[in-house]
Amino acid sequence: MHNIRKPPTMADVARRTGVSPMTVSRAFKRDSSVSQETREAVLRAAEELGYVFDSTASNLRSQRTDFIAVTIPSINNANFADTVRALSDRVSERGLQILLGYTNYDVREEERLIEQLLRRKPEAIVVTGGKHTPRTRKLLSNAGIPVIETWDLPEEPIGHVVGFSNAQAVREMVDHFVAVGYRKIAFIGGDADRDTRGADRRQGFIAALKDHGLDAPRLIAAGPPPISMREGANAMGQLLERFPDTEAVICVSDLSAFGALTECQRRGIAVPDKIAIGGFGDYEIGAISVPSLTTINAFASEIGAKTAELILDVLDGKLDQPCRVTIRPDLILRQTSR
Amino acid sequence: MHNIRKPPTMADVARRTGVSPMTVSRAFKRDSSVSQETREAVLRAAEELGYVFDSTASNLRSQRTDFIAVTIPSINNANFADTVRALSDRVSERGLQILLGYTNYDVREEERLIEQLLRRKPEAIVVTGGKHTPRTRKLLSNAGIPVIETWDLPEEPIGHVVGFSNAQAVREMVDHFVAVGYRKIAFIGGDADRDTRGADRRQGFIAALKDHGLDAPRLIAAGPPPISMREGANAMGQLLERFPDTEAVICVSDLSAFGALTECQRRGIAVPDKIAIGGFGDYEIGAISVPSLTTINAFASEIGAKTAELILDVLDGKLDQPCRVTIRPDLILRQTSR
DNA sequence: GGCATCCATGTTATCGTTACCAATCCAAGT
DNA sequence: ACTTGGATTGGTAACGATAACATGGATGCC
Repeated sequence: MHNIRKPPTMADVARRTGVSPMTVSRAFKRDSSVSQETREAVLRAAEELGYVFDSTASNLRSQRTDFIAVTIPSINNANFADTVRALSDRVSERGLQILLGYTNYDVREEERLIEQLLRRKPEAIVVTGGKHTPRTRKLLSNAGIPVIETWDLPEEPIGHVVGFSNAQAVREMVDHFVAVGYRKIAFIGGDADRDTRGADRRQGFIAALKDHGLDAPRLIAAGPPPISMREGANAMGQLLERFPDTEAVICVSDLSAFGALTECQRRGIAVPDKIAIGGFGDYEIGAISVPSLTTINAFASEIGAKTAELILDVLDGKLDQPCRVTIRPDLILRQTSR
Repeated sequence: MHNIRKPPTMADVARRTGVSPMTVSRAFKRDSSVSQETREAVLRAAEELGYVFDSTASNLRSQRTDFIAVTIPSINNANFADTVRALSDRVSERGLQILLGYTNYDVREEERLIEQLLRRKPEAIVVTGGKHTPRTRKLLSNAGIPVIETWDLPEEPIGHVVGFSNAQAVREMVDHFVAVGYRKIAFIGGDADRDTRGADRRQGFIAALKDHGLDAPRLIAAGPPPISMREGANAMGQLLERFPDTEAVICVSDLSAFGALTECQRRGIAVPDKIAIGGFGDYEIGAISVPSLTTINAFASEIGAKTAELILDVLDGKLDQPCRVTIRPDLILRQTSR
């Protein structure tokens, strides 16, 4: 009747079952040595009492939280969501739980976030990108847990890496575009120096054009990352006005590419006949739009799955030195380009 | 030199600063009474030692985790992502952190997930949807923390509610479609009994047609939820073959609606002249596609923001009885319908 | 001057679980 | 019969922070 009483603890369950708290503790673990009947009796008593296992105490005493901390730039991005889902699916089989935070494409925010996440004592930490503030690098290095950088191939990794070169991926699209005859090629991306992957893609674009003996004056900055479909459409409007003779445009993501495509449709500009469009990320929209989008598949799910395998191997002690897993993005040619 | 040593604790910081551990603890809190110079000295010593605050100990002793547990059906859905983002932004200002899990549109999975989340002792728990297993209801009721059901208006809420009626929202679209003259109206959704919000929308659709004296034989089940763009396209293909005289179709989400639209484009079927299309959720794709999508704005971000306010009020003791916040979805008429 | 008040800091015990070690019991091996 | 060993269970202390209470000194007010 008096519900003011505190929630039951293992001691309460132990008393009710007629065993020691230690045995209750064991009954709640997977592989510990309790007899089948004892375990069942304990779990029954726990259910009757409405006992809920208290992770906070367990975490402190065992020095294990079973958290895997993950930072992504935005929670609202299908690519990163795919990575997180694959990662989560795999590690949750082993009883590990994702502790997710987002940085809003800002390395300062990332620093703040990572500091906060590390206080929770995760078993490992996965970060998106390979560019960080010096303090972030220090925090991660000293954390004493596996660190995995993803979606990038940093020159000086902090720990492990599962990623690819954003610059190289765009370069391959440029190479293809040049090979099929496009010369006046533009790039639509976000404002520089914020989304580091986007900046890498833009630099890859510029470098690739240069290698083909081409200039790269057609760079449209569409605002602070991430660039939405609408911003992609606006950017395409700008591009068409400033550089009406543009033959092809590469966008920092499929979302902006699709926006750009719709702007062409609204203006009655034929794609790819008048202008070709390339995206990045192989979002579902690109596969299904009419016309479908030429893009680059960065294998987001695979990044998550391989990161999970890496983490499990490290935690199992099967891997004791930093490891670099390289993903090879795939150029997917569809209807918005030759 | 010997890095094998254990990570520093507050006691180490205290020793180095020349104060008691209690003072160190206070220095790490926001509003506690420590002199400015003491706080700075403590933080400096902590930085020098590479001390990282240990939440696990704090959580146990203070019986506070500053976690807000949140369950969503899928991490890869822009609507739920918007809700979580708004929620997260608001509560993180107060030092609260989201602990996110996804149910994969399955109430059994939801039960498993919620049990796991409750073990972490969150300050409050936010669940998506108002349909749960009996055990889930019991777990939530007994958890002793605020429970908020969202994206639905359950008849018997467990605690607080921030949501809307999915059935009613679709009904309004049907009403409009009938008012402007459509009679042969179809519905594209997922297989029944899994995505409960999708099922509510389908039932609202059927009930609304019935109220207008119309039958509802044109129901296309496109597979297990969530329905992707491609599945929407496939469903539209089926619909066009089985019911070629259909005048309008309402889709369970904008994603399937866009897929359906592209299928029409591939088949050269004029939208909305030959067939009208309505979606749900006001995703960005619907605003920017050509033609743009008639849809329903469910105010995903507002759900998150209001949920956050609710949680903060309850935690501040400003609210001591269950509260129901009703969102009123908005019908947005665009180019895919009259 | 005396006493209340406030601010900054210290002391002690504790949150609930589990690591570690010990003990018991029964079966099997010598 | 006696040791050995595995399986199951129990006792005790500890994880690292902080709630609760206590203390000393400065300040303010009549």
